[in-house]
Amino acid sequence: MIRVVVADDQALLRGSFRVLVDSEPDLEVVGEAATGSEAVALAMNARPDVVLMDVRMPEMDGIEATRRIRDVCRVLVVTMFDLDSYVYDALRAGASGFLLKDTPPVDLLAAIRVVASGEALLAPKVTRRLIEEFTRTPAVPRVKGLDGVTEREREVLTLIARGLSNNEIAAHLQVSLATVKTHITRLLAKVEARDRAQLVIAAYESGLVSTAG
Amino acid sequence: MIRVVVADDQALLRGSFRVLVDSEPDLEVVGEAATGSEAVALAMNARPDVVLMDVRMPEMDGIEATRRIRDVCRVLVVTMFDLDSYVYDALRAGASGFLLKDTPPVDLLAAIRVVASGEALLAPKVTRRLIEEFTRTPAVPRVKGLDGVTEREREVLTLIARGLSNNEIAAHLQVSLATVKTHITRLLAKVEARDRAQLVIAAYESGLVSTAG
DNA sequence: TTCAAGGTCAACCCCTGGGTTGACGTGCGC
DNA sequence: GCGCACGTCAACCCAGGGGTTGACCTTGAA
Repeated sequence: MIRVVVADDQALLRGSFRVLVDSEPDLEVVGEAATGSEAVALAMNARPDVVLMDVRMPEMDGIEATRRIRDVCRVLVVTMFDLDSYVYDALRAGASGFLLKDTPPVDLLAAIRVVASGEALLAPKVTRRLIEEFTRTPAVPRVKGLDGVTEREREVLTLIARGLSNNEIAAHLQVSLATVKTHITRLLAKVEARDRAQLVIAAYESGLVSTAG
Repeated sequence: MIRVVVADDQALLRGSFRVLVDSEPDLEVVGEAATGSEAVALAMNARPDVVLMDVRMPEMDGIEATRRIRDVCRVLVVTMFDLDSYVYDALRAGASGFLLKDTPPVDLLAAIRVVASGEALLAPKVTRRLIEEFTRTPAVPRVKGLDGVTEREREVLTLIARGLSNNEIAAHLQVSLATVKTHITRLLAKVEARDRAQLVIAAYESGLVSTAG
């Protein structure tokens, strides 16, 4: 038996969800909450498997409530608004699912079972945008460590990561431009970078330099 | 009527998909392909709405095939293996959906309709991992120094900070090299940087990107 | 409707950055 | 003594990055 809590500030909606859920033999509503804080308290006491969570609620919104109970049960966010920020915030807060209130009842019930089983499920519209968000940033070319990089090379790398040109580096280190270029060619090979931009990335990612904040 | 192409190297599986799909009044199979290249050719000629695409196929795999037809129709990848790399590669290649072959027939049919409508749908297991991947990178706290930089420019800057070359950025954003160069020229002025290395620095220092740790 | 801003694109030019090869000197360990 | 790692330097080549100008289109605000 999958134990469900319904958290929504509209009593009417809670009621219909309860009827819907209780009509299934393997599901049961073990509590209702009208605010975020009530939802948190209920999750702690009633120990449901899944909480159907609205986003907009008095006292504490569904996002914050999700964040507080993410470790004690699964959260399925069900909202009227598919705003990007709602979706992203909910997922980061630990929600296992995100559905819109126009979801057919049968799909909602299926979603509860999916979430209870430890998997995740999103409304198709939400899925599409999450994929867009995901593909927005390409696979990041992983950065190699700084093993094998000599002291001098590390020095040059630091200056590159400060934004200096080859000539400026040469002047700063009191060596010829040719020497700087040699160091850089070797750095590119050792760090497996393609150009100085990727060297800057390597410098940050390896911790050689870090954001000043 | 939603027009469907089935691409899979197993004739038996193509047959059962065809029977399943054709049993629906609003769906029809307009072609079958046994290889990736066949799938591409078929997509160009038959102009289906949705291609059911296997990943492992002779000649050309489903990922590459997806990449080549992403602009002419939707692709729903259906595979036996839910390997992370398959999922990520398929989504980056432009797939609108990713299902496993153990999906119940009724769900597969529903998925075809969802994908045909322009939305997206993933197997619950896949959804869960995509969310994990998404939340792995924390929300960027940023705001600093990047005033006056447009959304598109910010996007380009992010890609530069990932180490992409201008050509790669153009390919990723689906625009010409000239456009990318224009954005970069403006970025250099606005951010007061001299070259892309300094742009990478600006991206890190402004919090637009941050070290993965 | 007009204008500004943002996004897109092309053609041109110039120069730095990066690849390649080869060289010389130092200090170190074997 | 010898080899080796490291730092130094030069000459050459060229592809890509970056600057400049000017253009078109769409959107939204004035």
